[in-house]
Amino acid sequence: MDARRTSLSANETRTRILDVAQALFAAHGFDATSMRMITGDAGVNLAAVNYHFGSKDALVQEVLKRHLRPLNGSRIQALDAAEAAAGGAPVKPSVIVESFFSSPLELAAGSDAGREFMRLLGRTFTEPSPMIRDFLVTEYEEVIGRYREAFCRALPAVPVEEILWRLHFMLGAMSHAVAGVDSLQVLTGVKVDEPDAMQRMAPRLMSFLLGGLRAPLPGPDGRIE
Amino acid sequence: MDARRTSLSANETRTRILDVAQALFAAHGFDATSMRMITGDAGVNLAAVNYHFGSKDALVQEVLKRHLRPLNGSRIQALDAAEAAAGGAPVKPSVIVESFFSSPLELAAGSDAGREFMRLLGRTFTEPSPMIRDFLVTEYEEVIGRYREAFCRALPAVPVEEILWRLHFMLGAMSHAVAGVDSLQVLTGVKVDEPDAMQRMAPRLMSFLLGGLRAPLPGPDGRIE
DNA sequence: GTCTATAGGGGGATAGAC
DNA sequence: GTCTATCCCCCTATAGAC
Repeated sequence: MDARRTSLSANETRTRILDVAQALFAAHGFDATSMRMITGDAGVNLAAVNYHFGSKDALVQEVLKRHLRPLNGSRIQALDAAEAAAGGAPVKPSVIVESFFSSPLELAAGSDAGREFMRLLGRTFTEPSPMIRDFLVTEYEEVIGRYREAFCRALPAVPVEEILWRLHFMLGAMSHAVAGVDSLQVLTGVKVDEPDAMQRMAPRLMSFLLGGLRAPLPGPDGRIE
Repeated sequence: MDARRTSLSANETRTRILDVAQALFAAHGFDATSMRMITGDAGVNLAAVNYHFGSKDALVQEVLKRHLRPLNGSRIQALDAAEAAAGGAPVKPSVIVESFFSSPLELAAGSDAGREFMRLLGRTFTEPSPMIRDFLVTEYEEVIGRYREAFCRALPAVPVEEILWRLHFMLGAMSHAVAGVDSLQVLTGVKVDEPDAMQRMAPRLMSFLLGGLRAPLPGPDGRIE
């Protein structure tokens, strides 16, 4: 850091704000992170966030978009590739699951910033703020639609409601696992903050998800076995 | 509500604050819920929270404790009963899972307030606040220890780390399913807010969890099959 | 373009009247 | 015991100087 520096390029300032904001949002949550904390840590002026992004809400959306857009894009590419390889036949459920969950797990395993982002994203699903909810609905609309359709084609005998429930459970297990909830970490002793924790987790999670997806459906009386 | 009423008994005020706070925390989150919102909705004075609970943080803990203590108590009772029925032999994994997850699912299915509390609790796991994290660690210490031990006895061939990961995944799937994350609800069309949604979900979730628990372990190369 | 200074609106907590 | 009035803090956003 050059102490004689008096200004940054517009792009440098933007990126620096996004990086710092992501770290602080991940560590403290959206509400508990103030613009003063962000601009202070980033070494930029308090007014810079409003100048570059318009508002704190817009900054939140920009932080999420930056990695979520490419993430959901590669999910769709993976499904495209799997469907092309299947040549018109339905794609196997295990391949669909792998296509959906590989990208986020690779992102989380690839770098500190990637892991940080996935922790943030996992927590974002449980934010009650309408602004966040609307944002996620828009961002996930296409990818969820594509995968729902793929599952329905792969499992024509299973009612669509059952498929949606299982997709919901799988998303929950992944979100929580990646968010690496500190409480559970302390309780169970599973270290989710070590650099290679995600590499060790990914195959275990994938196995768990497939096991859940393949579990026998409960009978009409709610009994499982 | 009697408009002529000028005061409430201390106990009535306390309970009313707890009920209203739980509803607002569930709807808006802890940070976004102000003491003014709570005391306003409860029809009590602004100073009442500090008088009865000491601080907003203490109120948060009290709201959580009120139902979490009985919840974890009945989890331990269920495990005690299962171990007594097994007469010294290890309890079957499916019975352990059922013992752990029946109580929260029944609470969520039993009443509007129970569902509201479980939604709140599900979100609480992802709160980054140290105060919340410390609170949860303390409250879950005993019950997690008991269940970890039971799983280890039931599955002596499985490394303890694998068991802890699966427990972590199961807790995540349940938390998210019960929190009924609005975003996922909108995306998947699964209605989690209908009165009987929890009754319909419970057997499906239990089946999913057992399927995940029983999934084959990934090999040393990370391959599943 | 960048930053300083400040407006304007909550927030949690509490002293002191009743 | 209960409530009113208020303290003092920090927040976001912006007008206007540089």
